Amino acid sequence: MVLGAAELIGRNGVAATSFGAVLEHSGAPRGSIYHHFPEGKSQLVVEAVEFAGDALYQRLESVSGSMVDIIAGIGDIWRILLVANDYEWSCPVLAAGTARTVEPAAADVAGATFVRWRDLIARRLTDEGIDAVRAPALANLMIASIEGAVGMCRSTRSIEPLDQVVAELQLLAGTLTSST
Amino acid sequence: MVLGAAELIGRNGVAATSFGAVLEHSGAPRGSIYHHFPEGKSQLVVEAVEFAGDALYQRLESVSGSMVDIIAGIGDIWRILLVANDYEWSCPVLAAGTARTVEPAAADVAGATFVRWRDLIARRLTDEGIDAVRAPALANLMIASIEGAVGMCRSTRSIEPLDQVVAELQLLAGTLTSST
DNA sequence: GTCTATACGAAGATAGAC
DNA sequence: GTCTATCTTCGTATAGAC
Repeated sequence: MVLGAAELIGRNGVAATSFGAVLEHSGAPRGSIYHHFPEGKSQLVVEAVEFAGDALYQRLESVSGSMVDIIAGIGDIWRILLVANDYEWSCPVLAAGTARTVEPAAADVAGATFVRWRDLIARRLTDEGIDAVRAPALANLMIASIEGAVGMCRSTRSIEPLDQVVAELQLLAGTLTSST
Repeated sequence: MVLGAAELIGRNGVAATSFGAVLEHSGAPRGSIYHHFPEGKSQLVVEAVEFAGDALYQRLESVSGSMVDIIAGIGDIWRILLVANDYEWSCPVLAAGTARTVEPAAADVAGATFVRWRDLIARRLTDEGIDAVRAPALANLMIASIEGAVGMCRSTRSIEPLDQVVAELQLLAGTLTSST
C-alpha cells in the first residue's frame, strides 16, 4: 500500500492523491486504514516518500564505474521510471518536497532524502578521484539537473531533456578527468 | 486574478489550488468567475501558466553578457522568487508540467514554455560564440538544473542547492570559453 | 457583471458492529 | 482487523435575482 501511494504521488502529486485512490490501486481493505495509519494521510505520505527515497537510494548504491558511468547509471534509473510510466510519472520525492504547504512533514523527509542522495553520489565521485571539496556540488548538480529534466520530459512528453542533460553532464565529466 | 492563481499554483500546486482560494487571494468578486472563465478551473490554470511563462520569458530576455553572466542572471531570477517567498515557492510552470493527470492542457502549455525558454537561452549562447549545435543542450541543462535546484531548495529550506548549481554551471562555462 | 443560494460530488476522518 | 455507515468540510459548478 505504501508502494502504491508512492506511485500515485509521483503520478498525480501529493494533493491529488486521495486515500481512496490508494486503497483501490493497492487493493488493500478499506476498513483498516486508520488502524494502520493512525495519523491519516500525512503518515501515509511520509512513509511513501521514505519508501521511495530508500528504494532509489538502493538503486543509486548499485551504480559504479567512472564518473561518466555514474552519470549514465543515475540517468538510467530515472529514465526507466519515466518511460515505463509513459511519461505520466514524476519523482515522488521531488513532488513531496515541493508540496510543503500541503504536507510539511513529508517535505522534510524529501529534503533529507536529497541530502542522503547527494552525499552518496559525492562519495562515489571522490572514490573516482574527484576533488572532495567539489564533489558535493557536482553531485548536487547531477540530482538537480536530472530531477528538473524529468519534469521537463513529462511536460513535453519527450525523453530529449533528460538525454541532453545526461550527455552534457558526461561532457563535463570529460573535462574534469582530462584536466587531472 | 490570473497573477494570483500563478502565485498559488507555485505555492500549493495545481490540485491544491482551489477556485475559492484564488478569489480570496486576489480579492476578485465571487459571482463572476464563470463569466470570465467559462471553462472553469482548467482555463484559469492554463492562463495562469501562460502568464507566468510569459513573465519569466520577459525576465530571461533582459539577461545579457557573457555565458557566466547569463547563468548568474537566470539563477538570480529564480533565487529572488524563492527567497522572496521564504522558500514557500516552486515554479508554476514546472508545477503545471508535472500535473498532467490533473490538468493536461496546462501541462502542454508548460511544455511549450520550456521549449521557448530553451530556445531563447540557446540563442543568447550562440551570440556569445557557443557552438550552435550544442547551445540548445546547454540551455536545456541550465533550465533543468535550476528548476530542479529550486525544488531541492524548497525541500531543504536552503539556498545551497541553487547556489551550487549556478557555481558549477559557471565553472562549466569557463571550460567552454577557454577552450575556444 | 456581480450577487446569493444551492446542487452535487469527493475526500478526510470517526463510530460502532462483526 | 475489517466492514459499513455516517459526519463534516471543501470544491466545482449552476441557477436565477439584481
